[in-house]
Amino acid sequence: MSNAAVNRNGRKAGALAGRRQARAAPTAPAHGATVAFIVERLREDILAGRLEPGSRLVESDLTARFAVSRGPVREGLRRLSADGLIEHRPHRGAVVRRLGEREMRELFSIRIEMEALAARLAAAAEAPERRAHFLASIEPIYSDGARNPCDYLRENAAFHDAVMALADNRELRDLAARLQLPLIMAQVADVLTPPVLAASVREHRLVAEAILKRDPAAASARMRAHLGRAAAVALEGRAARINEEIWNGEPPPRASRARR
Amino acid sequence: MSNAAVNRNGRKAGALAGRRQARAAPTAPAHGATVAFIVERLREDILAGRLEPGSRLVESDLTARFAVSRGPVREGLRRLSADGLIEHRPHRGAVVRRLGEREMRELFSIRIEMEALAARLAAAAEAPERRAHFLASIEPIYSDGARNPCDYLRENAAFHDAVMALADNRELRDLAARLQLPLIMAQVADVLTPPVLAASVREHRLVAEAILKRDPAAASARMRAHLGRAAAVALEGRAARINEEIWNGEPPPRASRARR
DNA sequence: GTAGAATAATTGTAGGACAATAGCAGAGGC
DNA sequence: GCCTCTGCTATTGTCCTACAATTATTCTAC
Repeated sequence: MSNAAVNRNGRKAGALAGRRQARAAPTAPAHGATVAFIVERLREDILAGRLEPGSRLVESDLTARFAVSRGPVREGLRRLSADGLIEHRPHRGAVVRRLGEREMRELFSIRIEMEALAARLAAAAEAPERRAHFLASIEPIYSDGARNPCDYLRENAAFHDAVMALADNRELRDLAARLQLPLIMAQVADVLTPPVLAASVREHRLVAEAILKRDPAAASARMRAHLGRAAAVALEGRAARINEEIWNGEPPPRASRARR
Repeated sequence: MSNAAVNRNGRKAGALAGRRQARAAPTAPAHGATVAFIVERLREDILAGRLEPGSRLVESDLTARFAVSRGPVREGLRRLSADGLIEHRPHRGAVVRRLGEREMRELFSIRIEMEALAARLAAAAEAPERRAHFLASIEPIYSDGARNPCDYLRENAAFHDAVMALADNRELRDLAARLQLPLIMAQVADVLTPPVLAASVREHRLVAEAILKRDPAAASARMRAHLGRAAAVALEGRAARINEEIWNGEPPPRASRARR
């Protein structure tokens, strides 16, 4: 017990916490924010691809990595599971969720409805200050420069979030945040070729135009078209990648990963 | 520690567990199902109105009631919170969620889109065995007898679930299950007058007819109309009840409940 | 009567223990 | 050689206790 690391307030922490904490937890969470801290870190890791689909999330590893006890870790995993980022199997632990084709299709068809609703509500919104804020938030989509995929993903998230904000339906916004479009995007980031990005940006502008013109029907329809095309690209890209994996003779890495 | 109750496998349980367990937990959960057990019980209590909106859910009370430790209780509360049945405030505990008018409107507008999508997908579904199962599941809506509100709520849930099942979109089904229509229904159960019930049953039949005729557009539109009317009734009923409460001079019971 | 301090109630987290289970590896039978 | 069955191991599920942190309440001094 002599090499135990001190976490924040003089409390002892897990075994090999000392060194890893320095890298993994540069700013220790305040009391009451431990779970949120863990969730945020893991979410970033998953969406950034640092944790690949199928990666196992073992509680004892996480207690060591974050220098926290199992309670917050378990709660964090539950929350990620509720958000659909990981899957939980009894006595087997959690693994980063892998989206199959069916799930992608399903999630996209739901997302289309939600975003179309949001676009309709946004176009019908009156509040001038929210409209002004919307206009300011979407400004980047009018930039003419070339975008790299990472820029685009940020711009895309900001655009859709701005629509949600203007729609002013909190429940819808919460729900949409749980629909894992980010996860989908992260898993098919390699289909974001320049022509695809350019088309997407054009579609964003069309949606924005309809919203700004207060045309709910057009806003809804254009959002639908935008996401429908995005879904097609994503599914196609996914299929292509799977083919490639097959060509490489490498079976898709299921739960088969080296133990620690 | 001598009066500690034995829970299931010879493990000791919380202090005053013995007597209360007999009432609250007649069938002890199997290992690995404790959290699910707690969640189910609390969900029933909330939806049946035994736990009114605003009721506090204190961890120590629940550990006593269910004769389990705080771990599962906390995880259960987190799950109910993720499902939107309760609200969590830091260091203040969980309370049964009270749906305001805004939240009801928002939830209904989302629900309308989801159910309309489900109806469309259901109408377009081909699989004969699923269609057969659908037909069997919705059989109760063709009963001509009068319904009491409780019967109706069950029938209604079964109908909408049957549509979801036929639509065969797992993600949509999961998401819809978290949309708290049950909670809404429970909180406005007193608007379910015989004429309202009759109208609702008629609308169910219209939706079913369109689905069985493989008419996605009609199914979607009728589901929209059905839920739109349901939303109006629910919101109206809610307003009426609030008026009544004001007349009784009793301010809506917020978090002000007697401590134990 | 109000500001501020003590107190109580409750949650947040730590940490250690053990039971239960799923998956795996090796022993034994065919 | 292949199959089955049994034990082992890794991991999660749950319990317990203790204490820190925070919020709400009550009490006291002015």
